[in-house]
Amino acid sequence: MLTIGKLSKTAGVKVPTIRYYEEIGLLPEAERSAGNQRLYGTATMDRLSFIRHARDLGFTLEAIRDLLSLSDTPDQSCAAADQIAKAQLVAVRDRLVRLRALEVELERMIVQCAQGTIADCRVIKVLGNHDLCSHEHNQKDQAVQ
Amino acid sequence: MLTIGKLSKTAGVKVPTIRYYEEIGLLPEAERSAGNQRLYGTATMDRLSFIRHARDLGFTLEAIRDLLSLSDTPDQSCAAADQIAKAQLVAVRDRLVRLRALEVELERMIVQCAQGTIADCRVIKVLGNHDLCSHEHNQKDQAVQ
DNA sequence: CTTAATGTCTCTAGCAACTAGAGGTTCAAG
DNA sequence: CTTGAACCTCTAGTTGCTAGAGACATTAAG
Ligand SMILES: [Zn+2]
Ligand SMILES: [Zn+2]
Ligand SMILES: [Zn+2]
Ligand SMILES: [Zn+2]
Repeated sequence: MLTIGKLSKTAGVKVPTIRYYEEIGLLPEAERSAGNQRLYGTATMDRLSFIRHARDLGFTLEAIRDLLSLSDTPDQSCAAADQIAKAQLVAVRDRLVRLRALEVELERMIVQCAQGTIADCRVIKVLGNHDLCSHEHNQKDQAVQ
Repeated sequence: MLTIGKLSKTAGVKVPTIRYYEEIGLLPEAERSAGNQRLYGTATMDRLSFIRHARDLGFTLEAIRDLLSLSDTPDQSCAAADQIAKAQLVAVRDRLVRLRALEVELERMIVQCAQGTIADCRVIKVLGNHDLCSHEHNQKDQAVQ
């Protein structure tokens, strides 16, 4: 049985984060030692690694919750799980498109600046006037990290 | 003079967001009508457009605050402003690299899944074991939207 | 066996950048 | 003059944690 500190090091998830996951029901309530400290077995270790990996891949905790509950029914079709991953891929691609547009505009405003005074600064000018941009990039963001 | 609603429509920024910007000092306290409603002139309109555009380009409110205060000293060098934009570009590129890695891994796990049961689902398997990934993507995220 | 250092406990509050809602006031049209 | 939209303030919620206070538990050294 691992203490929360060992689990934290092994799984690469900070101690308060582990407690937070328990609090929101993503991890089950831990067993306790005689002195009321949390103790973990390999099952929770695996679950936490799963969560950590999914977080690294940008899944929201809500999506992870769904994936975890799906993984409890091994005989069912995995269509729902795949669908969650596909939605995540769509979200990531969406974000990539927008970030590339930002990259282009930022590059443009930086290279066009002649490095003089604020009054002539291309960065300040462009920020003050979207018409000076070459593309659209006007959509506000949604989650996905 | 515009009411907050008109300003909102013109600048493409929601009404509560405008009040929020005032509250945190990003916009000056608005003039008020006899009935205590906010009134705006073109100066605030321009400032709000600047903010909106910078937000669309992913700048944080803190960076925007700095850019706005720089733009009040037109005779000074624009090096500091350019530096903020360059830092933003670096952050965006950083994010692009990480998102592309996520895209690759998500694609891989999706195409490799044979669409059977959860027990055999590649998505679930990969999430449970980072060794099945081809690349690294383990870094957690920083702000930048 | 005591003591010190570290680890753990609960609880509250804070971060960014808003968004939503309650309950009340003001304004503009008809 | 009435109705309905727009406005006001205030509080609380969102996501996914992170930081800190003050108290208890565990472990290693002396
Ligand atoms: Zn410049
Ligand atoms: Zn633009
Ligand atoms: Zn599958
Ligand atoms: Zn991986």
